Amino acid sequence: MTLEARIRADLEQRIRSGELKPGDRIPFEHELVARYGCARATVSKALGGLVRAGLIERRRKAGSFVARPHSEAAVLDIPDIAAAVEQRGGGYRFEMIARTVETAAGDPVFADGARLLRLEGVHHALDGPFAHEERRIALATVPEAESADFTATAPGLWLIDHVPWSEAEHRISAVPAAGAVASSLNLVRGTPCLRLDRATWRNGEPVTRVRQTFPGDRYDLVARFGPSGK
Amino acid sequence: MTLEARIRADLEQRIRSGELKPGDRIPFEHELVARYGCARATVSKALGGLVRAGLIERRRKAGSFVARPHSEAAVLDIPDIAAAVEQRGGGYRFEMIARTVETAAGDPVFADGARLLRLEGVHHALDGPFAHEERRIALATVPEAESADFTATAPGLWLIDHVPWSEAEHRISAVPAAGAVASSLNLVRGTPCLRLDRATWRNGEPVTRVRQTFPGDRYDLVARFGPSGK
DNA sequence: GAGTGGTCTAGACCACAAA
DNA sequence: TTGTGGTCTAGACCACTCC
Repeated sequence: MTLEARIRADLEQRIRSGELKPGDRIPFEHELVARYGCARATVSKALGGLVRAGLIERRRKAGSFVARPHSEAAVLDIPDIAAAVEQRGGGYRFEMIARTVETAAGDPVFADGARLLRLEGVHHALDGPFAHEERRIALATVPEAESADFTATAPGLWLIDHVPWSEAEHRISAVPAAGAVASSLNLVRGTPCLRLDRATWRNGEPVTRVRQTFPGDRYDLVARFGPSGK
Repeated sequence: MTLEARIRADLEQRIRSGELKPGDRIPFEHELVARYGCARATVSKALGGLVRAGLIERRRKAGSFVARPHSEAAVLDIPDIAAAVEQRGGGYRFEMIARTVETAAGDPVFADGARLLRLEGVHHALDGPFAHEERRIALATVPEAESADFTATAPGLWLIDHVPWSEAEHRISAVPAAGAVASSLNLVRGTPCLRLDRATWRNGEPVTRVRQTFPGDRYDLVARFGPSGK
């Protein structure tokens, strides 16, 4: 492992672990130079990598700071549902349908026996229900979730603030509306829906798993990029 | 504009324009040092940026080469359909249904009056039809397409080889199977399908627009990434 | 073996923004 | 005004890999 990689990995670990929180200042270049006994260019390259990774922001004369994650950081502009609703005319509201604590068993993401907070709810726009969401949160990883008020802040936004810098996997499929999902979205059974399954981890530890279902005629996922991912 | 950015932009332009094709060697570092009259570190940083952008690959002792674009470079693992079929057991085949030349009118991507090659076909796996595809190619941008044999190489793969390094926009939605699409995929009308609309440009000039429709129960889109887009 | 890229050093000057 | 990051220089040594 190169020195640059080591500096970068050290800082990255401190950020992902939560020791350094969004907004915190990280050491100045000259402090890291002293700490690692290396040239400034090496430190600079390491920090440049963290900037490209979106983990930190740098300001002249001020220093370098842990960045605040935003949905664009996820490359694919995956639904910040509230923002999407605002674009469509506002009136966003999250309605909680169910909230229980359960124990994982045969879950594709969580280990058997893990305590999970299960949330079910509907995202509303002014003109009606917009998406159905079923979510599970690992209470071992995010214990604060057990007492959080998800009517004020939708679970997704709450998690972004409390578990920044997670890693995610998405799966998109098309399914017919059925059962509770169909009725909570006021859909005829069989109506095509976009289903988005997303699992997120922090440091390899599962954080949350969510299944969001959108009526096919009310939501598109859009991604635009060049070869560089820009 | 910094010197590093200028070196990088110069090379990027030569690659995107097609002057340098995939596999071509770009000048050695020491040649660029002489060409721009700068330090090797500056050249190295510029080339490092092109590597990160996925435009070039570098090998010790051999030099730096224009990279071959692959679907992973598109960040979202968007269907290299043939590869997806191979994963499912092989037997890939592309069946052409229609091939005509038309003139653009009211197209969301192509300017009115542009000559377009319109292709319609079905991607087959061993166990049946897999995806329906309707595509238009701008003949002004890719004149070779008019005489290409798309039964040997599916249009998507053919384009990757002939128009590298384009920029793309994707839109994913869920729609009911209907009309010719439903029948060519052997689906009951109304079956939920994933629809992928993709438009690509080269240097801001539209290249192709394609609409791919997948039976919802036979195909998922998967994307995995951390904050860095890795 | 020879030549490439990968990494690092120890300086330098500058633009910029915060104090 | 001051100190930060942004950029650049002119070296150096090394590892790898192609010939």
